[in-house]
Order: sequence, then C-alpha cells, then structure tokens
Amino acid sequence: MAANQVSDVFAALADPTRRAILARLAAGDATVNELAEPFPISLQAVSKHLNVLERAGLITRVREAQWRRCRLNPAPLRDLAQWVDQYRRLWDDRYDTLDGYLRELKENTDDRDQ
Amino acid sequence: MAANQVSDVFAALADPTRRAILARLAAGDATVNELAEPFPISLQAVSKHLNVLERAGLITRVREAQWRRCRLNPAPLRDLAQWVDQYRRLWDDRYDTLDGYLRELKENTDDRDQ
DNA sequence: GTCGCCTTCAACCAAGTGGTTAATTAACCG
DNA sequence: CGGTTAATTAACCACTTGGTTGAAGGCGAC
Repeated sequence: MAANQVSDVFAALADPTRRAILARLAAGDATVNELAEPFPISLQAVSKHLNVLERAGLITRVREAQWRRCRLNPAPLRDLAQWVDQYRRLWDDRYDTLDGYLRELKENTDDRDQ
Repeated sequence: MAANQVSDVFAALADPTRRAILARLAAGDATVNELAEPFPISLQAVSKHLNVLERAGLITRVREAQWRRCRLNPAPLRDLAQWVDQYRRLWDDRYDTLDGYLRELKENTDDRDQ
C-alpha cells in the first residue's frame, strides 16, 4: 500500500457521513439515492462523498440501467488492519515475545511506509 | 469511542508526517526537536502536527525542565483496530460463523457509532 | 423524440489545513 | 540579571473540504 493511498483511506474514513455510508454498504450494495436517503444533506453532497470513497478504493460503482450501484471494497480496510497491527504490541498485553519479534521483523522488511 | 473522536483519530492519521512521528514515538519518547529533525519543515509546523496528534489522544506531552517530552498513547489505535474489525468478515475467509455471530452481536450492543 | 428519474458536473462559499515567518513564553546557565 | 535554548502562539497565505444551488448527462418509458 503506497503512502498516499494510506493517506487517502484515512482521510476518507475521517468523515462520519462516509463511515455511515460504508456501514450501510457492509450490509449490501446500494444505489446513490438509497445511500443518500438517511442523511440531511443534498444528493450532490453524497455523490461527492462517494467520489472520495471511490478514490480511496473503498467502494466501486457500476452502471446498472439508469442506476449506479455502489459496492464496498474491503481491501483497503484489510490493509488498514495490517497497518494498525504494527502498533499492537503497544497495547496488547497478550502480545508475547516471539510474536513481537516476528512482527518487528516484518515491519523492517515489507512495511517501508509509515 | 465517540464519533468525533473517531474522526479526529482518522484525520490525524491521514497525514504522512504525523504517521512518521507516531512511528518514531513507537520506538520511544522524544522531544519536539528530536521529532522535527528528520523533516524538511519548520519546528512550528511540527508543533502544529503534535497538537493534532494530542487532540486525537494519540500522544501526550509532559514538561521536563526546558524540554517537552512526547509519548505515544496507544489507546486510540486499539480503538481503531476494533473499529476496522467490524469489517473483518468482508475480507477474512477464515472468519467462521460463530465468530461472526459474536462480533455482530457486539456491534449491535456497544458499537452504536459508525 | 420527449418526458422523467437518477446521477453527476460546475460554480460558488465558509471553514479548515499545512505551511511560512516573527514574536513570545518558559526554563536553565553563567 | 542577561543570554541561550526549547517550544508555542500569532498572523498570514495558498489550497482543500464539505456543503450549497443550478444546469446537464444517461437511460428507460411512453
């Protein structure tokens, strides 16, 4: 995962509306109208949020007749879980020494990005 | 974890400089000057980044003589790991049915925030 | 083709962000 | 006390962001 992609994913998740959209999409695909329905903002604003999520790779949109169906793409979330796992030893008491050694080894080889 | 705190943590992590500062602090406490040294930006800019990290709860600063020592606080990262774990079933094949049931049960009780 | 629905594009606005330089505060040292 | 070092605050700037309204594009139905 390149550094700017990490930034894009974090930035996308920094907005509560976008997190709510993701939560909705976790339950299944939806159209833009369906996604916009719960929010007190304009459809255009939701469309902008979807652009941000798409640029971050968190969703994909496919044309389906006159609708554009949105689908959650979990890959960046998986990468995020890996990223935060770099820091697990800082809070996880059950993080044993061998496990810690392996993770730090991994940090120093694959994980050149912060 | 309140919704705005989640947002603050994600927003704080959306900047590569701030992620690099966290990575440095994971190796041990440091002063502002020590943290600023690797970056091509002014000390004041680093100080601003530290404010953002502090507001997000990711670091704490304590006065020590004429220095101000920065320390990483892993709690928000732990919360983040929990947040992203809500979505684990979407990418993890080894996510079995019982585990899934327990997690969704948990989502519907503690995790009212998106 | 024309109407209507779903969605996006364009232009704008207020507020926030990441950076700068200059000034200020805080603490130690002589 | 005065000087030095560490760090923050203040004021400013260019750019981004999240929202708005209005216009336009795509597609199906008639």
